[in-house]
Amino acid sequence: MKRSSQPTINDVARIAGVSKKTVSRVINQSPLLNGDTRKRVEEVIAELGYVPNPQARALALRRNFLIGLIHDNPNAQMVLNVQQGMLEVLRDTEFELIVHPVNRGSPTMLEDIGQFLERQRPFGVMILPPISENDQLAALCAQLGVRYVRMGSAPLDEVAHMVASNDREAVRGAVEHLIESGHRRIGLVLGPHGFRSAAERQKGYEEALERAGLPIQRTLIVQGDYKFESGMRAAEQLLDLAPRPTAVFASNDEMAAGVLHVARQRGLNVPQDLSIIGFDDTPIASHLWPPLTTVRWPIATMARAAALKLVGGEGGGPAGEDGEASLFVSTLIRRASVAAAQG
Amino acid sequence: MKRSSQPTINDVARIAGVSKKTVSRVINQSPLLNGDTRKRVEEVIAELGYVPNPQARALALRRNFLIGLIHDNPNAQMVLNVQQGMLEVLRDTEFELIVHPVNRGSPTMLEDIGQFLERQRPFGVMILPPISENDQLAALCAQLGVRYVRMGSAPLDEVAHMVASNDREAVRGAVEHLIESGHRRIGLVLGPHGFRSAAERQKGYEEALERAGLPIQRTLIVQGDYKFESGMRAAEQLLDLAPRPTAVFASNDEMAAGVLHVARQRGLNVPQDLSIIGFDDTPIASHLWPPLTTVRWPIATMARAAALKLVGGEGGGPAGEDGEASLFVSTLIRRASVAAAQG
DNA sequence: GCCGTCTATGACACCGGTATCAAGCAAAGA
DNA sequence: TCTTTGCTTGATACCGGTGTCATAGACGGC
Repeated sequence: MKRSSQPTINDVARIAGVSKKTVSRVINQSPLLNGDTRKRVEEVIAELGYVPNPQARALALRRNFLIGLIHDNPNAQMVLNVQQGMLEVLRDTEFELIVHPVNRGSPTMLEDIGQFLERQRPFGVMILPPISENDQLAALCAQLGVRYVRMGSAPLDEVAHMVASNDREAVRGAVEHLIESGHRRIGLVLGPHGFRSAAERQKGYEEALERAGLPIQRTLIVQGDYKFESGMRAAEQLLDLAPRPTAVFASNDEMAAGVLHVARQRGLNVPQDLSIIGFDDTPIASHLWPPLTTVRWPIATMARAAALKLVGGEGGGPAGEDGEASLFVSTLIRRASVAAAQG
Repeated sequence: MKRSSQPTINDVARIAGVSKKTVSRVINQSPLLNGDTRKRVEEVIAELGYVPNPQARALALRRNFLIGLIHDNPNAQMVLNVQQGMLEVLRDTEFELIVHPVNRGSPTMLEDIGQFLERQRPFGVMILPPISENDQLAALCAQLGVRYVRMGSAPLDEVAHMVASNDREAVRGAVEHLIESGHRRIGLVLGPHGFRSAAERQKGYEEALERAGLPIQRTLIVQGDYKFESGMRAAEQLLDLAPRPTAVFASNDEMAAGVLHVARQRGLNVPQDLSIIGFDDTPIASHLWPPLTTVRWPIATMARAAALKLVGGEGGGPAGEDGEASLFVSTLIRRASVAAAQG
C-alpha cells in the first residue's frame, strides 16, 4: 500500500500487457480495437480504479476543459441560478465550471480578467450582466481565442456569442398591465446609469405610456441603482409628489421591496393605495407581503443555452442545435401588489 | 502573425538565449540566478507576453492549483458569500475556485463527488453545510488525499478540517432576548430533520427555556425544512394553538418570512401581536416589513479562514497562523420584529 | 504461392513545464 | 601555477497523456 498516488496509463498498460496507446484508444473509445484487447484493458482499468489525469490530457490535446463564469453581479440568486443551469449541461460533459467574480467598478477589472484568461485559457467563458455589456471584454476574449457567450437584456452580439431576454417588451407588458388597471400616474424607478438593462427597461416603460397616449413626465422617473436602499430613496421622492403616483414600476425586485417598505412606513396600503411591480422574480418577490407582481425571466434556461453554445457539440454533449436559441421571453407573474387605480 | 497560440517556455528560452530551466528559475524566483540573466529573461517574458501554462505546471509538479467548493445548499446568498470570501484569499494566490454543487438527497451524490474528486484531484475542497455534516464524505477526501475543510454549525472535525459557528449559543441568546421581553409562549420552527444546524438551533432554544425555568412544550415546536412554505405551514399550526404563542423563533430567515407572511394574512400585527426572530441575516431580513430581528453569522470571514486553511502557507499566500481560527461567533441583530409581550 | 490491402497494435516523439545532476567558470587557497 | 570551492547554467529525463507513422499478421485475388 505504498502507492497513495493514483494509477497512471502506464500502470494500466503494463498490467494489461499492451502499449500506452492502446489504453488511450480504449479510453477514447476508438472504434478500431479488437474486442478482446478492449475487454482486457477495461478490466484492468476497473480493477485499478484508473482515472485519466485531466492535466496531462489538457496538455497533450493543447486545450482544456474549463468553462469560466465571469460576473460582477450583485444578485446572488441570479448568479446561482446561472451556475445551476450551466452545470446541468456541463455535468454530462468533461467540462468543469470555474467561477471568477470581479469587483464592479474596479479600475483594474479588465486587466484582472485578462490575467485570468491568459493564465487559465479556459475553453470558454460565460459573461453575466452588467459586465457582459462591456465590448472590450468581448474583444479581449475573441483576441485570446477564448469562446464566450454574453448574457444580456437585449441582443448584444452575434447569435453565437449571446443569450438575451426581451426586457423591453416585458416591461412594456408590465406597465400596460398597470395602465389597463386604470393607472395614469405611474412612477418608474430606474436601474443604474450606463446599464443596458436599465435603459431597456426604461424604454419599455416609455413605450407603454406612448402607446396609451400618456405623457412621459420626468418627475415620475427616478434614478436607482438596483439596491434596496435606492428603491427606498426613490419611493420617498415619488410619494412626495403632489398628485401622488398610484403605481410604481421598479426595475428590479430589490428596489420594489424598497418602495414597498417606504409605502408601509407612510401608512399606505399596497396595493389599494399604491400598486407596485418589480422585475426578476427573485424569491423575495413571493415572500414579501403582499406578494409582488413581477417579471420573470428564464435565467436557468438561458444559462443552459449559453453552456450549450460554449461546449457546442464538443465534449460528448448533445450536439443538437436545439439549445442554440438566443432570445428568451420573460413573462409577467401576477401576484397581489397590483390593484385597480382608485378614482 | 501566424502563431495565434501563446508563447511557451521554449520560445522564451530560445529568444533569450538560455535554457528552459533558466527560464523556469526566473518564473519561480529561484534565488541562485545571475542578475543579468534574470533581467534579460524577464525582458523577453514581458516582450512576448509569456504566461506559464498551468496544466503543464500541474503535470510536472504532480499537483494542481484548484480549490473545489462542494455544496448542496439551497441558500444562494450564503453560497455566494462563501465564494466571495474564499476568492478574496485565493485572488492573491495561483489557485482557482471550481464549484461543484450536488443535488440534495440524490442517492448517487457521494459517487458524484467521488468522481469529481478523482477526476480533478483538486488540491483542496471546501464543503458547505448541510453536506459538510456527512462524515463519509470527509473520509473520502482523506482517503483520496484531498485537503478539506468543513463548514458547520458546531465543531464537526479536527481544527484543521473545519470552521464552525456557535449556532447553539447564538440561538440561546436570541430566545433569551424574547424571554427578557416578557415572552413566555415562544414557538420554534425547526430546521429539517437530520441537519446538525437544525439540532443545534433547537438545543439553543431549549437551553434558553430551561435556564429561564420555562417548560418545553412539544406543541410549540414545529418541523420545518428551511423553506418559506414550510415557515408558512408551521405558522398556521402555531397560530392555531389555543393560547397563541406571542413569539416565534424560526431557524432561518426564509421560514421567518413565511411566519410573518401568515401573521399578515391573519391580520396580526408584527411585532405587537407576534414577535419573530430569524436566523442568517440574509438580505431579505432587512427588506421585510417590519425589518427582521435575526442572528448574523460571519460567513465571509469563515470562508476566508477556510480558504487559508486549505492553501495554508502554500501558493504565496500569507503563511501566518492568523487566519487559522476555527470558531466564529454569531451575533443577534436587533431590528423591529420583536416587541414586549402583551399581557 | 506471391503480392497487395486491410486491421490491430506498438514505438516514438511531443505537449510545456520541473527535477536531477553534471559541467563551466570565476574566485580563493596552496 | 594548480587545485579546491562555490555559484550559475545547461543537458537530459520525466510528469501522463495523445498523434504520427511503422509494422506484423490475416485475408483475398491472381
